Amino acid sequence: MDTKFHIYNTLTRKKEEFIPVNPPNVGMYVCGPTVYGDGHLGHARPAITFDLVFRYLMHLGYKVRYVRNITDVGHLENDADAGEDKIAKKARLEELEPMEVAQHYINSYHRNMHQLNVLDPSIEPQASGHIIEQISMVEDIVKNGFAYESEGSVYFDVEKYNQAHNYGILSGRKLEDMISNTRELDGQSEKRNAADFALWKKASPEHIMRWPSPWSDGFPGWHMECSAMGAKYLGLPFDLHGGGMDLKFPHHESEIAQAVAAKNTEPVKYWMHNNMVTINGQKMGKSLGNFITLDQFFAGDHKALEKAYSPMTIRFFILQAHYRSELDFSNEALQASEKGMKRLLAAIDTLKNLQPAKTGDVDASEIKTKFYDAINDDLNTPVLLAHMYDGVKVINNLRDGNRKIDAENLETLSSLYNTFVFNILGLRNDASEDGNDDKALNRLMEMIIEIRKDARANKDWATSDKIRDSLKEAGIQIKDTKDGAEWSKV
RNA sequence: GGUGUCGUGGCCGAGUGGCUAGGCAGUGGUCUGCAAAACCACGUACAGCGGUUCGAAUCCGCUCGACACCUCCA
Repeated sequence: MDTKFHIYNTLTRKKEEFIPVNPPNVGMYVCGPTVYGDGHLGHARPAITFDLVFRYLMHLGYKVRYVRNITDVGHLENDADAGEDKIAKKARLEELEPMEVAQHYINSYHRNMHQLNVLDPSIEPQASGHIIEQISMVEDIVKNGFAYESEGSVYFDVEKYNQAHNYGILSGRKLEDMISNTRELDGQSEKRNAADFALWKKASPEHIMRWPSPWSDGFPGWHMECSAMGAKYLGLPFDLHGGGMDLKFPHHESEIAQAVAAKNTEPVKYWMHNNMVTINGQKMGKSLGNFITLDQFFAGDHKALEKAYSPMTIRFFILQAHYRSELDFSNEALQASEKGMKRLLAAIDTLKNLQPAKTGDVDASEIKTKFYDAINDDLNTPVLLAHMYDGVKVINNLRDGNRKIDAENLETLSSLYNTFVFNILGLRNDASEDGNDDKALNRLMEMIIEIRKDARANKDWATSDKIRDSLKEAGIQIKDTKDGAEWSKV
């Protein structure tokens, strides 16, 4: 491989070669879910995108510590009210402990992630378990003069910070514009400036999630947890911070400001942001009636869905677009992906059964170079898949005897496809896993195919077709190749 | 209004200053008892209008439109 791994750094707005701060160790932090609702596509995209980053960095030989947090304190419902957060609200409405609400959705998030074949992170810290660290970091910021206390709450002094540093370095915003564009909101009298954000918030009497602090019984501001937990588990500066583009401002911008204000260091070397997901060209929202959870996708249980889509179809579909492009879900597009993925996976099965020739005309190292060039170019999975499909043609031609391959190239090609498809892209061949490994079923199918073969030899097409049609109803497809019949689960 | 990202063939989706990815769908063909699968062949698309250039879909400007964030919802 002669190309180096390059990623697009939001901070510099260009592609940069990835060079870790302390090789061979890599620290990466990704904003995880706020656990107060079922998992949906908006959760799947960043999870899969950064799962790919995680997998590829490990493939390159790095020792990766991947931290993905769980936000179980909840973001403020809005800036104007006294500060009830989303989880507390849900808990109050359902008469549950906030931690019951959080645990319920943590469990369902984990289940969805495993279905999507997303690897577990190395550490999955919860905000509620790191209140002490967050308070300590707020104290540092206060001590350094970039925050002030007001009515039991603590606010980050954005204007003062901006005089010494640059608030807007990540998002490209200018403080003057932000101030001039801010409308008047109620309950902001505690802040000196509308752009200031809460580091610690005093809890109103009805707020059930609260912790003691030097300032008040309350809860941490919504950017604090990532700053505190990233610093604790990865040290500053660490290599990679990821998340959705919607988090760029104000969340990530404020994380940078907090780290600089508290520790006087830029916290992160490379910032990566995945783009958003739309459904039929519209953004997904509960109010728009196109809000589809992952469970609904997997079960086909939503009026907008023509059928169920397997977790692997969703994963493959997400990988078919570049992570920085907007991605639009539609039944048509999903079904196209499903078929395409099946063809790719079928070719890998074919690859297993290929026999090498003494000499051949297939150069596997050429294909290998193309694969690595694509993924090294800011994880260009659509181009990678395009090259994979070129290889699928080669594989099918080998099977049909139109081309020959020698043993060495066959070995290279085979390990290349298995590595990329299963280890790096993280796809799973559901059909062969729960189907072809079943010994009893295999024996049974051998027998049925033998019977059908006899029928065909006798030109008993009625029996032959009956077997084929019945099996199809049972979810098994027969393909008559010139080397005999093959079967697979549909 | 501000900031950012975009507008590519029927659908999805890469990419590049001249050699015109890929998937799905479609058409014709090969194979087959039929079917499926597979293979072969076929589509000169790049929002609009100007400009730069020998040459632009790719660079610049303007116009129109979309999406995200700043404000809800995730």
